[in-house]
Amino acid sequence: MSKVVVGMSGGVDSAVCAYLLKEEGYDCLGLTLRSWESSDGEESRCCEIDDAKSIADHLGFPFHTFNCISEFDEKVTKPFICDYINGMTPNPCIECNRYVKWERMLYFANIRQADFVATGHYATVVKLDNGRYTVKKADYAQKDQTYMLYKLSQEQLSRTLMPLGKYSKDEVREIARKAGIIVAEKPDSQEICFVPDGDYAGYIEKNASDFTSVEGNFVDEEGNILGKHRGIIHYTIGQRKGLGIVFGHPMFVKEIKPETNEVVLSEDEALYNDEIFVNDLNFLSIEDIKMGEEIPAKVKIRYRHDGENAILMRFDENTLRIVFEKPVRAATAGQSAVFYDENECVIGGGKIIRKPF
RNA sequence: UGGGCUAUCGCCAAGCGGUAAGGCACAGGACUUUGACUCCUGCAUUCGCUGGUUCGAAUCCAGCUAGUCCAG
Repeated sequence: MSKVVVGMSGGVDSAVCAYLLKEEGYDCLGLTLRSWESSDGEESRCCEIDDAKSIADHLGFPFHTFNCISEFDEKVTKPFICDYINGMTPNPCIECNRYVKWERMLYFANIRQADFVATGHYATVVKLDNGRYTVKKADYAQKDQTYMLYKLSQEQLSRTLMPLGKYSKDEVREIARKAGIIVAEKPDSQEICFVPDGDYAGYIEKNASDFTSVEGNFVDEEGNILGKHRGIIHYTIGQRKGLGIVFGHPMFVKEIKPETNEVVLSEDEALYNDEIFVNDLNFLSIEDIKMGEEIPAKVKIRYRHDGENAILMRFDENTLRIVFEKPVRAATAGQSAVFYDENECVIGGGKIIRKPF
């Protein structure tokens, strides 16, 4: 009987994940990572852990917690703050998955001599004919979470089970109800986990050592000053709300310039681009893209994006150039671009950079 | 201190005697394992002030106040 460490968040998805594996005959071991502490006495986290423990008890397998606050801080929180200060908009969940969740779950799995780790992500792990592992989009597209998983390593994927890829959220809740799982009706999580109130800018200001948000100028595309902004960490590309500046028509953030502390505003039409550059690459279904190769793919430039047809090309040793069939709106530095093949499997991904020059 | 013009929500702006459009901004919500975008809802019992005409005025009249242009 295979032994599996199930990552449990205290929510329905991971609970059903555990339930399904248990039903399949796996020897389950529940694990909740304690990755951050909230400033107000971590009450919410305790509730999550209590829920996770109750679920494990209910399903009848051992439950453990694992403290990885320092790793989380090092790999997720600090880079998150750093990115914002540098005018980028990070995807903390992606970093967390590879460097904290999977890293720590597998570490724990090794200690407990478990074969696999499992999570309640809506995605399916696939082993390809070329021997490589990748993730395939969930059947229920609206919930697909492959975007957040492209950074995982081959080693990590080879030992990962994701049983929820073929279920819809409704089905998962239904399974949970039938299985008597207490959190069946628990609302989906949202926001950045370590910023429960959603005020990420406030979080940065509180937690960034030797950094103070400085006011600067809103400028137009020609550099003319339009008004004052509250500090670049408050903005992201494509943003409309919260500018507090009036033109009679909607205005959006086109560019963030950390070097001059300026935020460039433009109309919506100016936000489209048919070419982006990405680095910090990770490949799943293929080993690499070599200079001169042109790989067709559907590319998502943010979590909630349908994806756009594009051609992937090597630009230099660390960078890929991506040319879209149709321009994409508000490609944002720091966000990940994830590439999918015609079978909806992840080819790989990387982080969008401002400019390669 | 002569003449003209204008004063409507935070900003812009319809309205032209019949009982306050719209846009932007803002707020709340939906959506969402990132930030955005998007969508929905809300947002002037009141039209610079004071009187007058009228069944009825933001809309007409008078005075005042403020801004603006021209002339000085």
